[in-house]
Amino acid sequence: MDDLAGGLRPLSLLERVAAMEHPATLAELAAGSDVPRPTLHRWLSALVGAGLLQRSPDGRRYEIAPRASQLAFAILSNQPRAALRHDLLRKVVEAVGESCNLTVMHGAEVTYIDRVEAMWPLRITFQRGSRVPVHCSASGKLFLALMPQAKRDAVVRDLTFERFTDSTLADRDALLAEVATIRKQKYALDREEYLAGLVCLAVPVMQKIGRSPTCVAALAMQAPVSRLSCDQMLEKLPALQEAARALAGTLE
Amino acid sequence: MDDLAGGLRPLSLLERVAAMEHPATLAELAAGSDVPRPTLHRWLSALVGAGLLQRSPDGRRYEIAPRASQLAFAILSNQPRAALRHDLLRKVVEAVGESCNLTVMHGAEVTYIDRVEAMWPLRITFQRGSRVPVHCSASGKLFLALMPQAKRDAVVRDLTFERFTDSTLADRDALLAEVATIRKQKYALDREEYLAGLVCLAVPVMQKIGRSPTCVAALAMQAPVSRLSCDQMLEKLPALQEAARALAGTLE
DNA sequence: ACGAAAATTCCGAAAAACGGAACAGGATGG
DNA sequence: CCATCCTGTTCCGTTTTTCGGAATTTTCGT
Repeated sequence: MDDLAGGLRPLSLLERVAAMEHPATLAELAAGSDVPRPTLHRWLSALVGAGLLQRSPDGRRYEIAPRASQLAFAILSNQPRAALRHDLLRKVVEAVGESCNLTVMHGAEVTYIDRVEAMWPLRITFQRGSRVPVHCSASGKLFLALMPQAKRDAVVRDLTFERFTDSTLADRDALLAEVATIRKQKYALDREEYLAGLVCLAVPVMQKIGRSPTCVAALAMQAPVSRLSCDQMLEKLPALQEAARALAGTLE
Repeated sequence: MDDLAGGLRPLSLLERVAAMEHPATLAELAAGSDVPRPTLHRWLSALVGAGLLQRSPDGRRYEIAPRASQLAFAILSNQPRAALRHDLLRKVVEAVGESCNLTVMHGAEVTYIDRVEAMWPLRITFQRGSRVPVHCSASGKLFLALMPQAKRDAVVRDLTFERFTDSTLADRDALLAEVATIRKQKYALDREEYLAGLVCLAVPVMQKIGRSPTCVAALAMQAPVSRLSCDQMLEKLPALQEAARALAGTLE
């Protein structure tokens, strides 16, 4: 696990903080490893100085800083590996016959990492940065369903529930009820909740972070409801789930 | 850009490789910086050894390796609390129509931990991490007002009361008098006390520490006095206070 | 096969990381 | 309210890396 050598050893701390559910205190980090406290303190200070971590407002904890998010996006959009993912995405688009996209959650929104259009010959439209609110997208609801409850509460508490269509979930209760169902089903639907006429089916891409499996990304298929009803879409579920497993494999 | 210090300096290479369209050769990386080749080679080897980079199939170039992708997903799926705070800040800026910032007190100064600019052509650009003396900012006076008396005395005793404008509070008595008022009002104003032409309204972000509620951060709105008088600013008080309540949730 | 450019290895000097011990400061419990 | 404990921070002599110019090997273009 901590096979980082030399000057990069502080990076193991970044990994551990990223794997934690709550921002960590120095003491918590000290408890989980045999690194002496002064060394830990020095490493954390270095990471803070580098802008990768920052102290939480109360000054006692360490949390992921913007520069780390930037780095993460840069890594994800980098070639060879992004190309691998893009190929897998293309294959699943071919298999299901509809456009697909890959998303991650960022703040209270869902960000597109990659997307392949069904009707077009392959074109690498990196809509990196396209963002959709979490309450009206299949991916977003899926992330909410699969994240630890504490985080979900923190996100849901501050949502504004902007309406986009007649079907957009209108309030906290409706969202939480659907999220409960989604958690059991392991997939999420968007029934024209963001764009009228557009339906969407999302499945999770799981990865072990720390010791527990986490939904790190979502693979979603979207189609005009005129071409595919929600029931018809569900027929594609196995294909999507297999593709999601393959995508998870590219992270090994 | 390359403000990474000490043992983390090799990380700048990871950032640069991630930012490149194509996998990089050592020579390309050498051309873009003044790091000697042997050092570059050593750093790259360290990153490869850590599993963050790998050599491309032709053995000549360096590209992102699986562990870096894992790290990236871990960072993004650990939704930074900072992102939630930033979202909330964006919303309150939208609501009040002026720039807002979030500050904490650090020593005898106030530090900006986040900031969102309003969409006005005329605006003052502060940046994250900027620090302002406690006696001439709305946030600072607010912190002083809401902290335990013993601590306030300790801080005030050592203040130097540097003057920035004609309105800057000039001495201990003036400051303590205003602080007494602020403690009752639960909000603080800065009437051009730091920058001429700039007024500011701050409200507390409260959080229970131990058993007593503490002002752990301040949410402040600032505007050119030419656009908003102090009275007009006070109309935004309820919006700010509600946002402050929401922000308290993101501070755990 | 030859020359040029890139990549890699060497190694002594220089710099930094290391971590035990001591210290500070706030929370906790009596 | 004060004593106590626990967390976080600083100190500093020792140890361990890192640094990078020069030399050496490998690769590539012609």
